[in-house]
Amino acid sequence: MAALSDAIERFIKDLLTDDTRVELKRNELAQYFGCANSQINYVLATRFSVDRGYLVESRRGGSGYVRVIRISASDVELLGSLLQRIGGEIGEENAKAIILRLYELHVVDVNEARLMQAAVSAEAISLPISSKDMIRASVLKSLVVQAFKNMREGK
Amino acid sequence: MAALSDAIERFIKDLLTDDTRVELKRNELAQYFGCANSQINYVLATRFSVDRGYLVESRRGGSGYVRVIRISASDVELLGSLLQRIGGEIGEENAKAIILRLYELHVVDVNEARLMQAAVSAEAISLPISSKDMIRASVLKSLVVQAFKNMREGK
DNA sequence: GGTATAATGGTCAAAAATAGTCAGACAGGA
DNA sequence: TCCTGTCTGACTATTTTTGACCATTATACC
Repeated sequence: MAALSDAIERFIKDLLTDDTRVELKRNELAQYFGCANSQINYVLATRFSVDRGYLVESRRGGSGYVRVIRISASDVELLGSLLQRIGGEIGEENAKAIILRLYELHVVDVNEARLMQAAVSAEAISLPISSKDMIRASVLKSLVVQAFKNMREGK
Repeated sequence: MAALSDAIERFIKDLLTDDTRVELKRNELAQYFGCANSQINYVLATRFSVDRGYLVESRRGGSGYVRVIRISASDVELLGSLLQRIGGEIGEENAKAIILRLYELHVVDVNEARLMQAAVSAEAISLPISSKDMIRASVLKSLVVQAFKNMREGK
């Protein structure tokens, strides 16, 4: 029983498998899924952000539209833009979005992505502890647990 | 005398006899047993801990869930010993040794091991910086660079 | 050309749907 | 009695969904 948002995300991504862009009618889509129009905006905001590798353009008024564009870039550009996006500090959500992007671009596979998420999770990086080794221990514990979860899952 | 917790434990374990994982709704389960929701968390914490051979994942919000995963006895042993060895803090060399062990045991493949090493490297976990997000950014940068190295390398 | 109107899409805050945490009450055994 | 394991309730955190209201644009009509 995936959430509505998940279904809408899936729907849009399916439309993006061949093409690198789709054009939608917000209201039609909302009608199709039987939800509030703003639900579409929610999905676009949470699942098709720049960090996740998408651009969204739209226009209101008569024959308006919402256009979703999958961003493609060369490896060098991608790496540069990701590092820049990370910057000097980054929150957990944005970090996850970036990892997800690496996954969708096939830079990492699903297990690698999970490991990465484990490494940057709030759980792994719990502060008030002030020694480098303590942080590392925390990170590594998360990684070990995640590695086991991966193994159970199979690729 | 058969405490409520025991009944809930039994119930979940029965669901796990065939499969190695179950998905639950915390509230439904609490309703079914006519208890406080937090009772479920108590059971999960006390009877389905890592050292008892279980992993628990969950998600909040609409169509949230609690997932319980059973792992094999030998894996429990291994996981337990590794976590114990990591302890409250650990140096880089020892951390690497543990990752190497995971690799030799085929828990992770070579790329995954490299990611893990990147995550716990001295470079990734540079202190004097005192915010959680700054540490995370540092870790993630290392991970991203390593992921790209992996890709160039091929498996 | 200027306006009114219809057709779109956007924003934001509140509600709903979940799950987690923690301190303390309780109960039975050492 | 005191300790330990159970259990609860109040409060918190997260994610999704909805609704009321706002903004923009095309077009029909004068």
